[in-house]
Amino acid sequence: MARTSRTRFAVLGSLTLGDRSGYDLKQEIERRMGAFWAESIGQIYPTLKQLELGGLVEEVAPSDEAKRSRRVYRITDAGLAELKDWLRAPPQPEQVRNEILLKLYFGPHMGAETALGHVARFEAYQRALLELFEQFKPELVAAADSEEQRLFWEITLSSGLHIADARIAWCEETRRRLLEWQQAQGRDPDTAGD
Amino acid sequence: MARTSRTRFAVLGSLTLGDRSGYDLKQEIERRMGAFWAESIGQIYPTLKQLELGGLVEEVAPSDEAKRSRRVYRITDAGLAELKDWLRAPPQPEQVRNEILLKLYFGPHMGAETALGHVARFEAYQRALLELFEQFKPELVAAADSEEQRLFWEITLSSGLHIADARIAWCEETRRRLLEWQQAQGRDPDTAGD
DNA sequence: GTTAAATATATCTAATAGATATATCTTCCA
DNA sequence: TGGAAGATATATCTATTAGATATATTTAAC
Repeated sequence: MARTSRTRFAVLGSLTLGDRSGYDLKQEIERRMGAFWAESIGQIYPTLKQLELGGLVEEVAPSDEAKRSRRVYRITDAGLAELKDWLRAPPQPEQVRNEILLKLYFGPHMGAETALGHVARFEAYQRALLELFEQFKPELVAAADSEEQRLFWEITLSSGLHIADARIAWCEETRRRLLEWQQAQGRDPDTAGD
Repeated sequence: MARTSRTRFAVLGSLTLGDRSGYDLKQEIERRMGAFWAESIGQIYPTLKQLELGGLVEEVAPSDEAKRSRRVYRITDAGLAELKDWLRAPPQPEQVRNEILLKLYFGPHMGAETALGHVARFEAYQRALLELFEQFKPELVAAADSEEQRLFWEITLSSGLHIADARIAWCEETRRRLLEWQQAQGRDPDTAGD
């Protein structure tokens, strides 16, 4: 995929919020950043190893025998420097692969009925997301340990709200269009029923 | 990545619009579907081969010596059936990896200045997209060979417009927030200049 | 008739998604 | 006390994908 891994930076960044194990990172990325970042769990452990080799993270208390099955990592000064370099670089435009739109683009091969089903499911999912974001907001605000942290977290949360709103509006518009089309089909004996 | 390739269906679907070579497919997906679907060029040729092996596509006039360096494919009945099965199945929710939001989530490590730069570039890009979509609309409408085709293509185009609008609104809101924060910092001697 | 640019096919590597394997720890019930 | 169930935790594997690159062929330009 990408020439340089972004998993590295998702991991380094999360480690600036506190020491974490691989499992902690997985949970935190899913829970706190899930609205805009999906991380492959299978990438986290190899990435931690690789970062440790490069001296960007280090294991906390590696000789402690008591909790042998839990390896906790801490970001190093070198790791923080690398993260900051990456944060300064302009973000790359994302590769989009929106499956519902791909299917709708080939809509004449599935018909309005199936399309309406897809759109309805998509809309329900977006509404559930919206609700989740609203519930999540106070938790995020409470977890922030500075005003600046809170500002940036609210900014990312707001993006999720804007996008979900826009998608719901598109769903409503699309449902209306498809229903109109269906009705027009029903009224038109030339094209109905094929 | 995904357990089952979606490149197969982007290719099969495009071939329902007419016979195409690998290069044609690349051009068409980039130009017509680029707003919601990115296809890896390196995947198209192996996918065509694999589809041909499975009998889902076939080469058009494979023995023609005149245009030996251009292999044109046509979808078969089996290919169309497989496409239709896939179109009926509910779309999977997309994996999001939004790099600008990942960076902003770690915003305290870059500061408001850098963040404003990232947001400004993102906004300019979204505005350019919006313009592109508007220019593209009449071309898409003209290319549709049926009212149904036009309906579905307008639906996918409309999604791009909604999302770009929402992102621009988020950019404006975010710029306002970051500027306010910067000004508050400037007025506050305790936290300014760190 | 040679160069340059566009067209076209193909291959390669590193990154990633998603599934799965396996071990450990905690809880709760018999 | 034991052991089953479920949560926690680490790790590995494969098919898919992004993006770069190699290399012909065709067309246009000079």
